[in-house]
Amino acid sequence: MKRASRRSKAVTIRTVAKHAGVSPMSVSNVLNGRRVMPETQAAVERALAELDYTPNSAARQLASGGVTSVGVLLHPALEQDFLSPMLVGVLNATSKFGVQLIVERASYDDVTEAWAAVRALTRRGAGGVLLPPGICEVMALGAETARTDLALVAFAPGRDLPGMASVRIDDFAAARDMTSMLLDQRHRRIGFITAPRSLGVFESRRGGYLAALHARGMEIDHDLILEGQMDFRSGFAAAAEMLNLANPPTAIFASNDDMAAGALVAARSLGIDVPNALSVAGFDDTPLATKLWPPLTTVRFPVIEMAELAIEMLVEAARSHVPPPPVTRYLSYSIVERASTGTEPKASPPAS
Amino acid sequence: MKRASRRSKAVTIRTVAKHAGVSPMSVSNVLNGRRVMPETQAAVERALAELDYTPNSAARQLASGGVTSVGVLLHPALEQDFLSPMLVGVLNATSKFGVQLIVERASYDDVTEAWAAVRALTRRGAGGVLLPPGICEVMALGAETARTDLALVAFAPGRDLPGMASVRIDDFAAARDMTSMLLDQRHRRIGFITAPRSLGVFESRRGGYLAALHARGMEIDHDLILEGQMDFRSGFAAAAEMLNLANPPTAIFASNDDMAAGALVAARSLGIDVPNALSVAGFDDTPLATKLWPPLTTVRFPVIEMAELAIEMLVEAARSHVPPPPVTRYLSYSIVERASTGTEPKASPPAS
DNA sequence: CTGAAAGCGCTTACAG
DNA sequence: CTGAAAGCGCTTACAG
Repeated sequence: MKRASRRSKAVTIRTVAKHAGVSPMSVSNVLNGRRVMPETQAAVERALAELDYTPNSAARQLASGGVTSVGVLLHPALEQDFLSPMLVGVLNATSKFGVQLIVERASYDDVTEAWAAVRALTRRGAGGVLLPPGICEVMALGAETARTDLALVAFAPGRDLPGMASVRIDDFAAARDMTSMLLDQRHRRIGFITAPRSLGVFESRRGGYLAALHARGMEIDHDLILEGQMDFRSGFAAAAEMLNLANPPTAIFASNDDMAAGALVAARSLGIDVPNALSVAGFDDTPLATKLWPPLTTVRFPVIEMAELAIEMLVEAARSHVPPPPVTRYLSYSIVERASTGTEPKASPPAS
Repeated sequence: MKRASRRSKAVTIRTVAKHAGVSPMSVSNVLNGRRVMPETQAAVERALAELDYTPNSAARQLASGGVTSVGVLLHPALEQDFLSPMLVGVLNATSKFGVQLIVERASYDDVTEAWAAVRALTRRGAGGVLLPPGICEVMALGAETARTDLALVAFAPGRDLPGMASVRIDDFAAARDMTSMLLDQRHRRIGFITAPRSLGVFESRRGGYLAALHARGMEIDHDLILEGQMDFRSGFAAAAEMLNLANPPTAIFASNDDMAAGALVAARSLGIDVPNALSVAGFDDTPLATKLWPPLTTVRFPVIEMAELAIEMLVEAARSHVPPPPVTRYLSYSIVERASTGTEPKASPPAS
């Protein structure tokens, strides 16, 4: 009974074939984009549409022996702002390729744990694994990476990862462009809050800031470069320190949005109006950027597209049984101008 | 060659059966938890472990004719804070049940578009669809809901949805408990920032606040109840208005974290110290709550567990071909106390 | 270019 | 409780 009912509603490749007056093979050929005669093509396509046929992906995978799943490593704390768009991109791609997504949690500090999670993923059938930022940088260092014949792709590492396929933006160029934009707005004293030295983005983002200043022949004032911890609090502290300088900055560019938000609130606490007396810019375009007032000028990653590309690389590698070539694929970032930045104030800031 | 290599590494149910000296059927029975003789069980389990066998889920699904996918509707703007943990919970469950997750984007305002997305999902093979907050409330109103025999589960609607299966927390009780906690901390003037009237949570959260005050026989001061728009800005504005009152509140409870964050910053702008001169509490435990300083006391949803449960309901309904019973499953919330709240200030606030 | 055959790895009835 | 048989819906070689 149950079986009968199930069967009654199944539109299979066979149903379509009969409807179109061809063999199931021809339907399969059309479905998979192989060359068929025009009239066959037309008949099949009509039947497909009329019957509202959907291929059974389970059958497809079983028959083709193809990759059935890819894995993603997740941080247990789930703190990362880009996680939702990353997962959305991942799901877009897994939906598209008809592969199952399996997830495993692993702490980012513990490489051993991360490798155990990767192995668990492969044991569960993952043909490849996506490595989020943080963990990918640590894992790229390990000797195991070279040995493995597993398909691994690093997502948004903070720097180039020799020997590992990765998808990222050019952090250096983005930071350089943001700094140039502030210079174009006539700011001449631009504070910079770096990432902690341990992160891959420390060097690339700070380097971009320095490069923009160098390009204009400007001197570096080391009082205007402070190290942050990527959180609101350290951004607040660094900004407060800079703003209390005898010769304070008219703009502050932070290595991420959380620190920029801290700078914004620090300015407000000191009675400094943003953007009229101080411009503030961040990096990452996290949800926080538009939650504050004024909303933050920041650097946007094409997170969804990056994740889609990464999964595509993974699926392709897994299907061909050859690990992805260890190259970095750069996707383009954009500078998002919002109300937190503007022309350098006419009235010079207090003090000095 | 390729085929051979693929085959060489496949550990199938047949391999296991030979290794254990039983038939494939017995292996299948053990795998599916059916009764077998103890010695058969033991032999199979040993073989399973020694061979590190993983079932091929594609084959499994094909053979059992089971549900192969469930769908999730996503808002194109992806703004929602709970999206990552929701997706993580969804993925935990889909991984566990071996079903494919497919996603479709649909605007939350447009019911027609939402229904089209649901149909697209089912056409692509989804046996059921998870409806996120916002859209589920709107869709529950439509006549189509009653007509459909599709498995639908509402995730975290702001209020009870008659006729639709849903998973949520008791917003009313949570708001009541938070308010009671503030009362226990000796606050006697507690401001409340509501959600906009159009949202399901407007009534439930405000109701909880009022109930807590009533329970202590306290009078309601309508100057302390202001409507917000769920964003930072409206929280800022509402808090600023209350704090400029002749008799300002010593605590402000906002219907979500974004508005609580706005209240926090408003207080700081006015030179009011949090928590020493003002306590601030939010709702939702979004990432923002711990990014600010002081971090926000708030109400936490078990988002991951809720999503897992919702997918479980969906899979079960789809597999049994009977829509999920239209009941609300409540999961327990918790009040997370952080540094933004504390005992009522000894020194009375300024003014009055 | 097309189709009949075999098989992907598992499960569902059905005999024993 | 156990196993031989058939089949899930598709694709891969292989003849025509």
